Formats: sequence, structure tokens, C-alpha cells
Amino acid sequence: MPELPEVETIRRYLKEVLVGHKISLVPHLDERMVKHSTLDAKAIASRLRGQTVHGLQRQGKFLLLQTDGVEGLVLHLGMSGRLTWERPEKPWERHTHLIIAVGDGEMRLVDPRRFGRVAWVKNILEPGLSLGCDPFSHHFTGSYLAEVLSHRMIAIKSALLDQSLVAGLGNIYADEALFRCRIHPARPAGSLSREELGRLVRAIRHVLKVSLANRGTSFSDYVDALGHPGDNLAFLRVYARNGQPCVRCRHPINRMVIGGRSSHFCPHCQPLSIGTEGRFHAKV
DNA sequence: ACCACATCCTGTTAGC
DNA sequence: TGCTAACAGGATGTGG
Repeated sequence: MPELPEVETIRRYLKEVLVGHKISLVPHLDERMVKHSTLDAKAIASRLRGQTVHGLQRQGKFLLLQTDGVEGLVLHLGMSGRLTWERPEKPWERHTHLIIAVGDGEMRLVDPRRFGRVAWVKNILEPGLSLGCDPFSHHFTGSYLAEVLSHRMIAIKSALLDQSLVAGLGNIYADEALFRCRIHPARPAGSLSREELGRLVRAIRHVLKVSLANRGTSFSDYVDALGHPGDNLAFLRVYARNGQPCVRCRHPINRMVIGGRSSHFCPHCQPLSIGTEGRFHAKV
């Protein structure tokens, strides 16, 4: 599933081929992908035609296409969405829902599960996505997390998936970050100490940075704008590794459902009981 | 305000 | 072997 590193990898490539070029045509936009939009599919297609692309920004897992004027297009890849750069003569793949023809190529959105979305917004710089801190922003600190998580009983894993708190994490990197800083995913968010929150912030930045350097994790669907998989799968230490030995202590990795999402962790390195880490082995 | 759960969707996998 | 059912999850909406 495309999370921050995957979306950013796609953005970096598409930006180069799109910016400065004119949209000649939007030959296809499936109405079913247009959600929470101020314009319907037809209107979006006719509005984009003839406009020049001025930028492609990212906020969390959203991509923002800047064209002429202050309005613009918001894209989200959902879970199975792929955004690729193709030759116009290449036949449409099954589940192609959006095609934007620019210069001598086409940007295509293919999304079998249709969890992704396309929306036209009145102000592309303030698209109203209600996103929390960018993990790489200097505002994203242990103090920030302490403030937004204080007295919250929600599992820290669920809190990390809440885009209004931290923008860009998904299931893979939430699990990986919690493993790195040795915090159990089911811990109540408000129970984490300031020291733990500081570790968590550094762990989140680390796992995202490593994945970005590897051009993302190709677990099931993800490929970059040229259709190439990312190289980060080999760097995952807990995600989808249930039953396999922990890379740190050889205990088998556990899987449990938290907030309706599968969570992977080492029960030895990430004890649930508080106040015992580093001194005792949790018994549970 | 906070939190749990249902919803959307289809390709893949587990189970009988 | 072949079918069906469960599963996967990002954002949003609902209801407690």
C-alpha cells in the first residue's frame, strides 16, 4: 500500500515529466473515483484540458497537482492504486480510472480496489485534508506527540495510522517504527513516557528515510511511476513476518489485530507491561 | 471529544 | 481439484 515513501517516490519522478508541460487531454476519468470533489468527472476533465502543470506536491499520502490558477486536483492512491507514466500507444490496463495526457506521455491511475480518489479542490495549497504533522517537519517532536496523545486510551498503533495526527504513515511503517523503538503497538497512546515518544519520533523518521532511499516497499501492488518495484521489502523487520524469528532476539514475531488492522511485533522486544522494559522480561 | 466499528472494493489465499 | 469464504487495508461515516 502506498505510504509516504512510495507516494514521494512517485511524485519525484512525475514532477520531472509533468511540470512546465501542457495537459493536451484528459481522455478518461471514471466517475466512481471522484469523491469529495467540488466538480464531477466531466467538469474536471474539461477544466484540466489546456492547462499547464506548475507543480506536483505531496501532503501525507495525497498528491496535489498544481495547474493554472489556485484550484487544482487532489489524488490519493488508496490501497491498490498505481500512478504511472506511459506511452500513449500502450493499451489501457484493466482498472485504469484516470488518464492525463501531457506532452508526449500519459499519467495513468490504475486502481483495482478503487479505494483511491480523485478530487477537484478550490484551493490546491489549502486542500482541506485535515492532516496532522508531516513526520519530517521540525514541528514533529516528542512534545507534539505528548500534546496530541495526552490522556488518550487509543492504541499507539491506531494513533499512528490517524492521518490527522501524523500524515503519511500506514500499516507497514507504523509497525516498523514501533519495533525500532521497542514499543508495543497495543500500548495506550497516553501511557507513553516523554522518553518513549522521543524514541518514537526518531524511529518514524528513520524507517521512512530508509524506505525513501530504497524507493519504497513493494509488498503487493506498489510500483513506481515507471513500473519498477521498490527495494525496501528486504529492510522490513516485523511487517508480515509473523512466526519468523525476531532479528534482534530470535523470539517469534507475533501478529494481532489492533483497531481492525493487523499488527506485527516482537513480544519480547516490545513488552506490553509498562515500567519493565530493559530490566525484566515481560511474562504475558 | 473520544473511540470502536462498518463501509467501500477486488484480487488473492485459506479452508472445506 | 474446485468451490466458497475470509482476508487485506486508507479514509470516511456512523453511532455509542
